[in-house]
Amino acid sequence: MNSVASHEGGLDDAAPGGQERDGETLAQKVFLQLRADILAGRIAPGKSLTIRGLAEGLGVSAMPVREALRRLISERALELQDNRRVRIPPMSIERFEELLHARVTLETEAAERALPYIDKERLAQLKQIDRAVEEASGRKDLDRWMELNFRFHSCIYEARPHSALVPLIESLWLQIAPFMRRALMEIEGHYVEDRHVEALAAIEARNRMGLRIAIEADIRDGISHIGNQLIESDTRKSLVANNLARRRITQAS
Amino acid sequence: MNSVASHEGGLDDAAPGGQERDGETLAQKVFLQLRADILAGRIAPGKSLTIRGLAEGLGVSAMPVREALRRLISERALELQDNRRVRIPPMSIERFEELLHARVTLETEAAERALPYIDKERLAQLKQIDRAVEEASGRKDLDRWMELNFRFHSCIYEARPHSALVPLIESLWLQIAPFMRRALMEIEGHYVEDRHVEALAAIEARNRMGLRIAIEADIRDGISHIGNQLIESDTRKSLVANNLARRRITQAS
DNA sequence: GTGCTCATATTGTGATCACATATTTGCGCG
DNA sequence: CGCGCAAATATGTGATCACAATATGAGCAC
Repeated sequence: MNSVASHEGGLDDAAPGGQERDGETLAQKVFLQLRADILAGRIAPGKSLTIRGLAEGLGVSAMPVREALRRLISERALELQDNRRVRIPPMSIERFEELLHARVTLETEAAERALPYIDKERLAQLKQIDRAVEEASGRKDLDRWMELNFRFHSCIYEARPHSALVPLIESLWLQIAPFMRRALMEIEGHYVEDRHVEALAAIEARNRMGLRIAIEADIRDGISHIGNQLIESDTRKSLVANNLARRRITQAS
Repeated sequence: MNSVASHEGGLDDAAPGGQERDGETLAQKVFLQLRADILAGRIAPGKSLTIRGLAEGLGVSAMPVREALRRLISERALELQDNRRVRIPPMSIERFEELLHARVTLETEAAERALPYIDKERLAQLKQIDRAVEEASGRKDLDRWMELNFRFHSCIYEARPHSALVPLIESLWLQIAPFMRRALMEIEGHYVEDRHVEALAAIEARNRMGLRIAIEADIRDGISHIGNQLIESDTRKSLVANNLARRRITQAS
């Protein structure tokens, strides 16, 4: 029941023909839905997504799903295998560390460049988001925690107008999020030191280097050191799953 | 005649039904074709691209063009306007400087991290590409020059396996290339100091900071100082074009 | 002439169909 | 019972059609 788009109702309305104009295009809705599923880690890595399957689950035709999948593929959130099938890219230690380093490089720079544009209003907004993060952390609500954590970071970087780094950072989050979610899920305590307060203090003090350090610490802490073991855990589980599947087939025959 | 896909033949073969399997999908071909057109600056900024128009020009149906456009949009090479129409995003001074800074941030880091992986063979390949760059520069072949310059940079960054920065850098090139091409076209001398030799020297000396400096200089030199005037030039031309169009319409009526 | 309104054309979006490939299932032979 | 091989199903890709919205251009009022 962890499957995506398992609900029948699908995306609200479904006029039989023509176009949707209430908000945006259907393809956009499907894209956002799948994107949220990925960011929240609701799609198991290795699970292959089929166009028709998702379309039926969401109550739409294949066309919007195709466009959404294509878009997610080009943002590297999904991977197009040789079979032409789509899946969440499997994580490897090398890829994980590359993504982490890329996040540090881009986000520290984006934060420093955004700092002069963070006004009182945005600072208040940041504090509000941080309170919500704390609250979600207390409730151990991982979905909400990840969403709010992303919002907190975005809210900093987006302060600078015309930023070219923000879309790139989003792509990195999409790539690393499914894995992070699983990582945090496995870690019992899920104890992540709150580096947000350091970041907020640096912002108030207009301390550029302090902000960089806080952001880097926030990215690295609690994640990097659990990377290896979890990837190994994932690999082991994959093998087990394969064996189970194979056995099941064998038994059925 | 600068229009894209103006040739009738289109993309080689066109079996009436079913799939293409010689190399890749038709959508992929269309994507690569449009991507090359954008990188080479063959599409004028502000020109709105229509699905049916491109499809007819390339000799394919609308479907592959739709997917290619979607992909280019999500890589920020194209922009989806409110009208649902697609165009090359107009350049502004702010956006240009943001893109330039992002390129410096990502490419210096990518270069330094790739440095340990550049072996003798790759170094030889780099020198070969640089010679070709020089040759294209001598022939004032802008298309070839831009393509080879991109190849030179990519060849450095791709030395490191699993790099997460490379796709992001490609996105930045796609965004800045149409404008760069026009910039180089307008500058009479097109005299760009060859920073490639500095980069090559730094690579041979395994000088990380030297490589960073060479890459940053290569990105900034000859481009940044012409940014402002060219953007103004573009804006002016746009206004003139609009006035002309308006006048033409007025005359016709 | 200028501005507005309405008819026509163009275009994007979504659905459906056709076909080739990939995958799974079923069957027969060892 | 295990192992190929063929039929059957599932799936991705591309083409075409229908429809709504926008853009375009003609016609009319002032």
